[in-house]
Amino acid sequence: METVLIIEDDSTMLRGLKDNFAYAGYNVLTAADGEAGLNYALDAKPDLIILDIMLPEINGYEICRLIRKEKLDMPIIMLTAKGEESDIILGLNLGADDYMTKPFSIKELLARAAAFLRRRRQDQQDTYEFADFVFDIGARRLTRKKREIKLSPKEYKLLEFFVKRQGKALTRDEILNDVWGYNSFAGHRSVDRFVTTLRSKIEPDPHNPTFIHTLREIGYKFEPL
Amino acid sequence: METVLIIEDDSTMLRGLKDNFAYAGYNVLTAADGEAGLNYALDAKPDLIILDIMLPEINGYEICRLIRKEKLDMPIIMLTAKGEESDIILGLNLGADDYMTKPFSIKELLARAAAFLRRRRQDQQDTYEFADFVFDIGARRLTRKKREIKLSPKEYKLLEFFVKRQGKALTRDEILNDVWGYNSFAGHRSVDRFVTTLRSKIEPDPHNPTFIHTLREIGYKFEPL
DNA sequence: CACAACGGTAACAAATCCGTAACACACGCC
DNA sequence: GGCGTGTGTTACGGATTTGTTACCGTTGTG
Repeated sequence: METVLIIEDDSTMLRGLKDNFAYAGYNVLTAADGEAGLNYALDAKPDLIILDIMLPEINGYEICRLIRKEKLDMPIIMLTAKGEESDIILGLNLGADDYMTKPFSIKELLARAAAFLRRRRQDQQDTYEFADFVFDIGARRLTRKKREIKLSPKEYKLLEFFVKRQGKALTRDEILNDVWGYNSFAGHRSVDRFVTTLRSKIEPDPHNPTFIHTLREIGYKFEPL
Repeated sequence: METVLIIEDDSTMLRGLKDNFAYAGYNVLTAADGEAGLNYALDAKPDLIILDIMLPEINGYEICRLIRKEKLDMPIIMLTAKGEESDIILGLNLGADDYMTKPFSIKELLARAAAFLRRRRQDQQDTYEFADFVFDIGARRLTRKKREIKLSPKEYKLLEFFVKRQGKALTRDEILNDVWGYNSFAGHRSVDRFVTTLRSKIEPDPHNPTFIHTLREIGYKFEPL
């Protein structure tokens, strides 16, 4: 189920949004101030964020900027009472994807949200194939020539991160952030250790890696073919 | 350059949109009716489509539906004179990504368009090409005629610095600052040594450098071509 | 031409980095 | 509790990388 995070300080509005999104079949997280909202965003990695601009503590623009700074790319729809053109453009330039002015139609908001999530679903495949492997993310299954290869939860998340970013250079920090979580205390060498075990399970010759390549001083890079 | 297709039958409006998008640096295609618009969309595969709803022949909803039916997934922003909630929702459900009601701010439209294209651009990494080399920063890879050339971390950073400042005279101090870091203790001659090894890897004839030129008493200069 | 300054480069020692085995701990299960 | 599994840290060893030095050719200058 897709998760929507709603960050809004007006409790009446928040309740209304929450009920509507829940009724539409989403898993809903809510936050009443910027601090909490930002933490939820970084921690739970929702699929979509509804973000009010006028918030206590940190304002919506700042939250948007910080989320993008962390390289999180879920769609963000901003809400505001102001209808100023300059505000809208500022929001969009900071990395928001859409902008609605209060009062707005809740149905339209739901439709826009659905449009973003539909697009997102298109992009994310759930099975990847490389060499004679089939990696089914939805079913949490890795097979090689029909034979299943068992992976521990962390190995699974690591491989998932690798295949989703195949061909890209990944730093240990990026890996730690995505696979271990931004608030984990794990050290850099833990990445190496899990790469070793992953290699031992999928590489024909772990000493001459075919898929997971080491990038000295940087991290790793996954390449199929 | 990114291509935008504008489908709009009102010639004044079309002209205005075309000029603004062209001025913003896009390659612009225009169509005055649905038939032509659909053909352009299927043929030229633009990166973004601005689509008016009220069109002769085929209306905008139909075009949107047909485009999605062909599995083309570029973002579509719909324009309409009607502000009916039900129209907006219909449009979004048919596969449009955004919807603006006339009269709208052209600046806001540009900002929304930019937001969609920015998302798309995130995925494609920056690469530099010179002679028969391809230097892919995202994948951290240098290739010459499809064959990979291995670079040590420092060689990589040095080449990255050169490529990003191509055509500019670079002093050893600038190079040391950027590649080694401001708090490094490395001496000036270290730069020379790494230039030598870089040359040995990328210059056809290291004694007569094509790319990395020595500037006596100054430093070096990288020039492609 | 002699000389000095400069850059190219081979050689080497030191530093760094990574693969991996070993260990410690936490947790769930019987 | 005892056992097996999963996870994070540490330490060792080997491989690679890096900074320096020395030597030498080149260039510019008087």
